[in-house]
Amino acid sequence: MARKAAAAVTSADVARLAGVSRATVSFVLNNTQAHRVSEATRAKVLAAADTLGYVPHAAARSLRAGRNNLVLIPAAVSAMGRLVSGWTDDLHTELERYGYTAVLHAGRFSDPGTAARAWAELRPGAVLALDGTSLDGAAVNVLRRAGVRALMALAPQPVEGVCTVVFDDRRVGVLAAEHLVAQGRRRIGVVMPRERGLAAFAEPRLAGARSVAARTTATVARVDMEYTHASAAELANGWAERGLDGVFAYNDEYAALLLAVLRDAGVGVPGDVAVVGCDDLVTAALQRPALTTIRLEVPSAARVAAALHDLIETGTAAPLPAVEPVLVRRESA
Amino acid sequence: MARKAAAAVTSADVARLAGVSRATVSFVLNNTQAHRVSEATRAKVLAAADTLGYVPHAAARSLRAGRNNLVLIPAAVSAMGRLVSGWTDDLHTELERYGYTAVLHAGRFSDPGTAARAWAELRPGAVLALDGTSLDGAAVNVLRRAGVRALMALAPQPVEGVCTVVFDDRRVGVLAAEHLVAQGRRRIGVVMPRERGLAAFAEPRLAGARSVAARTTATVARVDMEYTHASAAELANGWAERGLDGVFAYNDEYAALLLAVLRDAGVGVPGDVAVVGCDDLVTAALQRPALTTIRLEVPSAARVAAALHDLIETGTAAPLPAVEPVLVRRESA
DNA sequence: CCGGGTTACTTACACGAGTAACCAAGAAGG
DNA sequence: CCTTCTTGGTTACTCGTGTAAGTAACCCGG
Repeated sequence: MARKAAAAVTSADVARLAGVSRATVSFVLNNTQAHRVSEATRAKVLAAADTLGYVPHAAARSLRAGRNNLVLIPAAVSAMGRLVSGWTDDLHTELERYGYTAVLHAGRFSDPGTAARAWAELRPGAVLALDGTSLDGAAVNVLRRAGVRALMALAPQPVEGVCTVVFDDRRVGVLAAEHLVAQGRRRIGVVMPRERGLAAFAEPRLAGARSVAARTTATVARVDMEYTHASAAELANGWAERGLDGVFAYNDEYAALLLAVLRDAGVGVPGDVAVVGCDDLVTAALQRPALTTIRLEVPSAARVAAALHDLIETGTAAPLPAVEPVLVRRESA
Repeated sequence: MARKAAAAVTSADVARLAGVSRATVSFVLNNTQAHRVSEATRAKVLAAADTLGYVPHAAARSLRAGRNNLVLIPAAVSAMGRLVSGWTDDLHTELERYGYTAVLHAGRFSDPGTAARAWAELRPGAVLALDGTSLDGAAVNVLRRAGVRALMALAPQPVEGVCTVVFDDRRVGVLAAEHLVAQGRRRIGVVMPRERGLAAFAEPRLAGARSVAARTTATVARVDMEYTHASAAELANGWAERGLDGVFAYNDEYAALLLAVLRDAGVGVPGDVAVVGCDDLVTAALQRPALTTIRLEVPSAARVAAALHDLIETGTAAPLPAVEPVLVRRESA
């Protein structure tokens, strides 16, 4: 049908219809306190804006103002567990309360520099990275130079110029491995998802587990796996050869998959092999055997939103508590 | 640390450093074919842009051009199942191939009109709604008037002025109910998630199931449930009173939760009650009993991206195939 | 020495909105 | 009557970018 793109309605159109100047329209629609407008013309303007269906042009506005109310969250949706995705939605509403518009961008760029430049083009007020890697020094430079006021990240350690919520994936690996070792396990496997985008979380966890092995008599083996039935089944069928007696399964979803195929392959859990997951999803407690897992205590969305607001407005914010991993012991390990 | 926000670098800065006019900078950086620039100055400009770390200002650019390369996808992240979230990520990369920047916006607005206006402010080139309700007639009007060129939606039936991928949630309910009835079940429960944002999908499914009941001897009861262990367990404990012999569980995740609590409560599946899920997740086949579910064949992300591109450029696009629900029969029903 | 063509670059304006500075008219005060 | 203040509006400039139109320099044929 492609009706000819009727030129979008601007504040000039509203002004013409209301019979006033464009400035007056702006004063009315923004409730500018510094200028008095008679009740009569105010009504005329509002009526005109309404009948024309006027919507301000965010680009024009932010060009003039030199800032906008965008908060950019670079993150692949499919890489978020249930935990994080719920948290992200909450953050959206919290930020809206402050007048910000949060947007997610899931773009996968080959080059991290390209990614940073793409984000910088939007000139968001803030960038909040949910993985530890995408906000590296170079990216920080690009974003700062583009005038982004607030940078925040979940990262294993503070980055210069970035307000970090410390989240040490390494600690997660340490915690899992320590528990397995404490249960008397010595040959520990760490499941590494093949799905792209997850390596950033998985690698440090593996490293953490390795560090535990280094100071005990245990060994750690890397176990690659895809989140498909076929890949998991193949893994389970060759299980005996690996000779593992403990596994840290990246997260509860991979753990659930693993439990299912191990059961089908006749491998006993926790008898033959102990399994630890991560995230403490609703379903973790309902697995049989009930899944031992690691819960992550993330600072509330409201708190993070407040910190972002402070960061944008004043340039500093009260430090946020770290993400604390806590082992939840059940039956599987 | 709050280093004083060093004014962002503009193309004028680049021009000054390179000793040329701003226009020349623009010609070089955009590879404008219509204008010839000597190799020497081209190099100077590129060098200057590089040392300054220049990044164009998307707002200014789109203001001038009258259009931008944004594709807005309004959708709550937590409401997406694994199926859709993977698809969304793919769509991001496909759209990037055409030069578009896709962004997700998860804002929950009380008023749908407010939502449409918030999207319109960004003046995206396209809006792709993943639920059937958010792009209603009013929203279409607002967006069209704001100059949004392409509107696309997954919706139960074509909406005037919107390129729809027909996805009839009602059909899903019909399919599930028909299967249960064919298995001899007569008292069917439909699990309705209490989580906000899911009603848009759940209600039509319930309606579909009801329509099947209306033309058979079966009855359909609404079963509200939250995605928590507590809520599910409460449901399972009072199961006998409900007297249901078949359940359609909204999706595979709710189904998995339900299977677990029913098992704990000693209710036999499929003996006492047959259970049907939806989405055909990886874990569905691994439940015990293996979950009978409904798979949704969604048009490929590449295809949708191409259609969006056509829609933005030419105003029309070849119609996309509908999302086809297919029953995958396993053990649970 | 002049008109015509190229090449390489610049000047000037437009996009849509916000806002400082200005201005006309009427009221109040002397 | 002349100043000063208030009220209610307007004009003019700005943000950073793209691009149409203009121009200066040079070469060439006649």
